[in-house]
Amino acid sequence: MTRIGSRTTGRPTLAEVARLSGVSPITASRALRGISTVAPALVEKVITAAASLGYVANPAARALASARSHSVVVLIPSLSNQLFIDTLEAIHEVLRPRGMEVLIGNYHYDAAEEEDLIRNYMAYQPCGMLLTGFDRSDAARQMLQASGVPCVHMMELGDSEKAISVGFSQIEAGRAAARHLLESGRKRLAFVAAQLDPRVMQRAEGFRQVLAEAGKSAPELELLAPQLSSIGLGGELFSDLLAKAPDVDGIFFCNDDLAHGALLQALRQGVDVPGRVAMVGFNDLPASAHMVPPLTSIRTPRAAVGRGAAQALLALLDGKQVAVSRQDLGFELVVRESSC
Amino acid sequence: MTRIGSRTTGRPTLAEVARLSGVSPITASRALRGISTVAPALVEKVITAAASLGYVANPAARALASARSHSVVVLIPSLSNQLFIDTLEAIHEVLRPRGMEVLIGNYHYDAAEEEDLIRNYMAYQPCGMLLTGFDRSDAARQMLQASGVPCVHMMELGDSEKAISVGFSQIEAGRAAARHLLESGRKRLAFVAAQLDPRVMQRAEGFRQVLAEAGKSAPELELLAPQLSSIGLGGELFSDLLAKAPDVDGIFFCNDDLAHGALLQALRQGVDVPGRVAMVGFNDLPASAHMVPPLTSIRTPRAAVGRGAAQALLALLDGKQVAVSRQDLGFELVVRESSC
DNA sequence: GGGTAATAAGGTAGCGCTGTCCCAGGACAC
DNA sequence: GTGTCCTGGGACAGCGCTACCTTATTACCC
Repeated sequence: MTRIGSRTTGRPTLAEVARLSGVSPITASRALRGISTVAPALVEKVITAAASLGYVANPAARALASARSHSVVVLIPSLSNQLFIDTLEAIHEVLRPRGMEVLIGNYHYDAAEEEDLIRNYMAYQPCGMLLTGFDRSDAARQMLQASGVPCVHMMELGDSEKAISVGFSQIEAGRAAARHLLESGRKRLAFVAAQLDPRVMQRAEGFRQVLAEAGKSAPELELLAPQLSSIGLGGELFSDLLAKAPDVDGIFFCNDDLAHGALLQALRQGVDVPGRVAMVGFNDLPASAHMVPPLTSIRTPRAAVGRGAAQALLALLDGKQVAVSRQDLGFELVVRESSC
Repeated sequence: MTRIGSRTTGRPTLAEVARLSGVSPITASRALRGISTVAPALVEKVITAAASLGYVANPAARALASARSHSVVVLIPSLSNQLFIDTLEAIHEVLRPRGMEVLIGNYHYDAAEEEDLIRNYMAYQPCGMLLTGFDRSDAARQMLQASGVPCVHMMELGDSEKAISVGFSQIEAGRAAARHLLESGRKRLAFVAAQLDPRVMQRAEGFRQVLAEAGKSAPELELLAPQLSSIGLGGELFSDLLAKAPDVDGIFFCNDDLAHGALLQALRQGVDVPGRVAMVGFNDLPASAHMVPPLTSIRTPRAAVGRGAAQALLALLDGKQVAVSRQDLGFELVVRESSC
């Protein structure tokens, strides 16, 4: 029966566990939370009693009494990107076994929406937050600061010692792509991007640096589309680029979706890849290895970032000082046929 | 400063809102919850006061006092499948504006894990649950039943009047694929599947029915791989199938990932699609329209299912009897070059 | 052996809301 | 004018936990 209107939950409470194990509720609470001042014999008794009753602590009561929940808020700019799915999954894997609840906020690459999410999620008194990158509104930054909720930043590396970050250097990734294309003999290099978030722009920056160093800067070969990235858009941008600059012989795409679209478009148009133009993607999504030809891409440690960020947060909560405030997990250029 | 150890949250409380607006806390509570027994003038005063203080209700206190939270638990079998991402996103879109929190549980196509998730999430006293399909352990079913939490089932259609479902007929989808391939003149039809969840098996069933009705049953042309589906696997299964049964001239893949892998493999092997063999996918992921050749696929109303399920749940919570307990949102066969 | 210091357990009192009574006062019928 | 309803608003208590303080009990030193 639905107990609508009832004030009790019908579930076993801490008091019942305490009664069954012959201790006071506080001792039971401490035993279940693993607080060391309880005698091992009692701890065992309490745990047995809890198990036999099927007791699960009421998170609402817990949060109310301690002014701190066991929720971790994760803010990501997009769900439709496979990238963040892998990260989320890894975060769950680390936090759930530790009894943490994961609240996901998708702000659709919109600073105002992120701010709003932060304001709302603060009401849940989260015990920690995992944020994507460092780029956010001043108001958002202030709310985070004022709340005192521990934060870990994902995907980028911060410059300050205070902000904890787990990720890799987006600039270096851009540099690696450019270097690889130059080393394989390409001379007219293009950068094609959509969804111009800060990380994309950092990769662009790295790419530009290497071109400049090699005396091969070509700002006219940069295609920066503000709209959401997609396979279809990748095909269009590729066609546009080739029409505009037929001498292009190497392209770095800001993500694999665009690159996949371009590869398929090249197939349709009969453009030889890598013969006429080499392509490099970013993220190394599962499909990249199976494209025709297989796509060279920069493999990003998406799952590792999620795991690392979650673990760093747990360490913060345990009061340990996090050893490295800037955890660089690197990336890997996976060279395949599309760029040889 | 982190207020570790403090018992209060430092955030404005209902009592402060009440004081500022000159009413009692209960009246303030009622006003903010939109309970009609409060005079309009007072309601406005309370809302103004709340806004000026930046008051956001403490969900933990709320859940504790009413023995019911504002969380909705969504259980899905996989996150790595784009399919469920679209559904989740739509659910969020409907529930967040109504002040509901969405808790996501991914059970990785594992019944025991789903059961575990249900047990744990019950502690949050969710006000509703959105479930994927009907296939779950008896223990899980019993917990759901006993808890009295309103449930809506997604993706499949139930047979009972009591279980509320929003989805489409998986069997009909399988039938549609088979019918289309037969109508375009194909004679030796294969079914290729991985990740054999109940919905995949229902599509298989529909596919078989039509073949049987046309006297074209070919059980030897069914490839059922239990492992997780992926692009790579699609390619492998396609090669295997072609080697084993060179006379196959039409294939229905249980999802687009497999079909994409097969299309790419066909390109590599120089197998003419649709000349030698026609292909039909399922889900119509964004990439399908851009494949070479473009992939015929069955477009599933993923977002609509999420929206519909969330709205049905809201209706249930408002005490409205849901008009249709079985909401069939249909599907659409999108015919493209791969099957013509 | 008495004093101090640690240690283990419990008592008490909320955390911030809302369900459940209850009461005041106006509308209405007789 | 009295009784009955209804309606808007408030008092009260308690949801199930944990922070804080207090009290027993032991350990250990000089």
